[in-house]
Amino acid sequence: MARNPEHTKELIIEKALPIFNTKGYNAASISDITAATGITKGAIYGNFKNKDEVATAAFERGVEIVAGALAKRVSAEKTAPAKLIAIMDFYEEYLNDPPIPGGCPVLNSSIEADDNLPFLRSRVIRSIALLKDSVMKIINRGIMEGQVKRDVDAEEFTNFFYATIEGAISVSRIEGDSRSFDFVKRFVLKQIKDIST
Amino acid sequence: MARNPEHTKELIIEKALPIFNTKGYNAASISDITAATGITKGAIYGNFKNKDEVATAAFERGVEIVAGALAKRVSAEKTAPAKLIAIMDFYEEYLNDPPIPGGCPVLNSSIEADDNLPFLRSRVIRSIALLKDSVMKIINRGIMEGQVKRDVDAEEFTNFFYATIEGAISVSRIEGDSRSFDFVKRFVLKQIKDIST
DNA sequence: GATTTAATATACCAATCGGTATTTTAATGA
DNA sequence: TCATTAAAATACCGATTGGTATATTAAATC
Repeated sequence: MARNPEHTKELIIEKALPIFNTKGYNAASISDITAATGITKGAIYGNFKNKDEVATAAFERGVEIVAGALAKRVSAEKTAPAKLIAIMDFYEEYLNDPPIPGGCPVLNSSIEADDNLPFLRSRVIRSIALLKDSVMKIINRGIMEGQVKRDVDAEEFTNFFYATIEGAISVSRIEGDSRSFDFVKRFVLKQIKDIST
Repeated sequence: MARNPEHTKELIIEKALPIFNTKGYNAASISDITAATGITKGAIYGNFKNKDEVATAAFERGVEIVAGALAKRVSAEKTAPAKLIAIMDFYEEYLNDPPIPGGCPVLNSSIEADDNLPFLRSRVIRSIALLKDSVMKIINRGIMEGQVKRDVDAEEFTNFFYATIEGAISVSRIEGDSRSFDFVKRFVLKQIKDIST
């Protein structure tokens, strides 16, 4: 044996993530990763079958980071409305101080993977389902616990909530200004209040 | 002189648009365009300085098509609420039967251009501003004409409206299913009703 | 119809791509 | 300490990239 393959694998994922997230799958090259890691091509292909697998690992890591940070913020709140507001706050901070350079990996990969990159597409779909599901659970529990109005359509609100956040991030990111996101946030907060008891 | 350069230019833009829109700037190659047009590299570089200029022309054409079709639908309606509903209908049809393969060029280019492709970024920003402005004008006129409540924040609603549509398109496209968009549409229609007098 | 000239086609360029085969290096076990 | 073995470094591969220089072709002018 030699060196530590787990450590190198970790290093590759860690450095590849911001590269894929900013440049996208196609524009990001293996040599970008060797440059960022200080590691050679041999080390990469010794630990990953091909570029797709590196991209996949990077994407999953990105989702882990986002979902993890999000879960932490959500679980810190008790009521459903407070949890939803926490999600909005999270993404607002995400925009101003991104934990992963390049924006939201789910959104980014979504655009690039929809028509091409089927290996990524399925993972993006799964991640979105996961995120939506957690929002829906918040709302449904909120209904059960009497914090959210009983006549609220959880699936409808969840889809609005998620789509709006993704859209607002994309707009604010291209504009390079959080103004648009702030407007959207204000609107969404009103909606949260509106479904609250 | 020889042949018709305007016609070739048109052919290039026409064929390059769906290629850039589906594959993205980086994955789309000049040889993709020569294959699609039946034209050679010489003809492309005789009519465009470089790949960036082809991509720029294709993007602007994409915006023209979308904005044009949208304007037609909007102008067919008289009241502000009806115009906003027409926009939702337009994008729903856009999803099921896209006039430009690959989804919304503004959204797609937005994701790819934000960190890279500064030459595209400025154009994307301008296009978004244009689209938002037309929505805001609809709302403001609706207020003046008494179809929209006077206390509605036009800028806030516009930003919500635009971000939500973009987000819903991206989600539904990656899912390959209009279900999510339909949920969002239902929610947005309620909001339109809500701001109407 | 020959000449001119602009438009397109062809041939070619260095650079880079993802990927592989081979060599070197480092840690382990005897 | 030396052989073993696995990991990482190096060298190389064909294919493709955007772009250019040159050759060809077709239309307009005379």
